[in-house]
Amino acid sequence: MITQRPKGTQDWYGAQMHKRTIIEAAARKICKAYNIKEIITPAFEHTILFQRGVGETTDVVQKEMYTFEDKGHRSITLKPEGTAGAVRAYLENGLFAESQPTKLFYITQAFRYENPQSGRLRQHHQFGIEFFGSASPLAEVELITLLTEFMKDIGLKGANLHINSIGCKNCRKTYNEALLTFLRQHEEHLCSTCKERMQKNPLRVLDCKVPSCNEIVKDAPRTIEYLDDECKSHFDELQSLLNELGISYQVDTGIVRGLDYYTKTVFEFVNADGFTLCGGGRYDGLIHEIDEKQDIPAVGFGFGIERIINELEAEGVELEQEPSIQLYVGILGKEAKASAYKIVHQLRNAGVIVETDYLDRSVKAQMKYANKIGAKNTVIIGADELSNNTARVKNMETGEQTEVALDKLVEYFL
RNA sequence: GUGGGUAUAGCGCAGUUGGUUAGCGCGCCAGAUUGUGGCUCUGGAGGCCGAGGGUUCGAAUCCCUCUAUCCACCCCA
Repeated sequence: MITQRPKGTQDWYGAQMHKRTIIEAAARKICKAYNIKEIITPAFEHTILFQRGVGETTDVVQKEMYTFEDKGHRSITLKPEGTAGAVRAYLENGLFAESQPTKLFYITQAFRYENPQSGRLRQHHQFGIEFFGSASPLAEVELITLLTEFMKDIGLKGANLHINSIGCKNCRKTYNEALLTFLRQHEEHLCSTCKERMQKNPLRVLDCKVPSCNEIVKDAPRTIEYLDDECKSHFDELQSLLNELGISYQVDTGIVRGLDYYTKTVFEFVNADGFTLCGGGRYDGLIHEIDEKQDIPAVGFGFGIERIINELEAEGVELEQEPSIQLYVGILGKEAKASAYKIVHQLRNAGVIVETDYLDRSVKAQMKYANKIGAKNTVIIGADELSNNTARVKNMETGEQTEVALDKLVEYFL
């Protein structure tokens, strides 16, 4: 038990860690080009932030939060997603008072008490962006183009963009009534979960995969049929911008997000199996919900890092290798240890990737080890080499050996 | 919360109808003429057979309970 990690968590090391490093580097690189600044917010916040931000009726808040009371009797929650914390930081630090827009990105862990399975953990990681201060669909377009480029950079090809509009609060009100009226007429033929959904979040019925529900839902009213003029023109403009930019997408009136804060645009990038890799949308009401003095439009998305890794593996994408070890310095004899290590130190200071012996192994064992760790070259340093100030550098691929003066080793590798 | 699969060495697995000291591959360590890798050969270390209880002369193997893990549903990244 003591050597076992908690359910739904993961240790990052080796090949997986390397993949994650590459993904995060690609995320930081593209955000730089888009002038999006990194933000790191705390791993935990006051519980009320998520209750208000994510929404009291959502599954995330109702049954998935890691909530506890700290020693000062405050209710604290480990962040279940990235948006609420970023919004809080935006408000608390007065970033809204600077010239708008404000574009922030984060790479963060997120915690949800769920039953783990493929692509779902209790601690997972997200790359997310929050774009504050623009009501224009160009903000959505910016996130979507960035995501498209990001996926291209890391080699993902299988994700498709699905978009929808769920309207603003006003449109949603009239729509919900229409939908409920429709659903009540067919209630007896719906599956049991859909009957529950009707009570909790009728929108989600549209997403049901049960064939009989699907059949009924085909004729159900759609959010896009109930958009008011403003929401409709917003969605139209978004589509025409995407068309002009040559970004392919499909309108999917079934996508509805499970977080309460979304308004107007919602979008997802979905893989070939219909699995969501990335989800996001507009949330024009959230900032006002958290701070009633402010009323600022915003758009954002969250991209699951573990899901990216799964998808890379599923698509068979080869990522860049870790840099190889340029030189293995073998040490022969106790007397040579300090002098040899000094050379190792000098090489490393010059930026050469060097490995050496820490186990007092035989030359043969050291050579085997050098081979195993993929060292490009080896050199053995012992009493002879030190007294002659010369050693033989062996190219491990060709087996050729070259005489090099010890004080010229750094130059040899630059 | 619901349903299904799995649990034997560091990793991946085998273990026949219950029968002595539980195996295989990879990996790890060492050696094959003394200071040079890869290939090959030889040797070695390493398992309370997930935990607890039961049946039996005898359990990795049969039964029960628990735990972990994987997959699916709900929901989401």
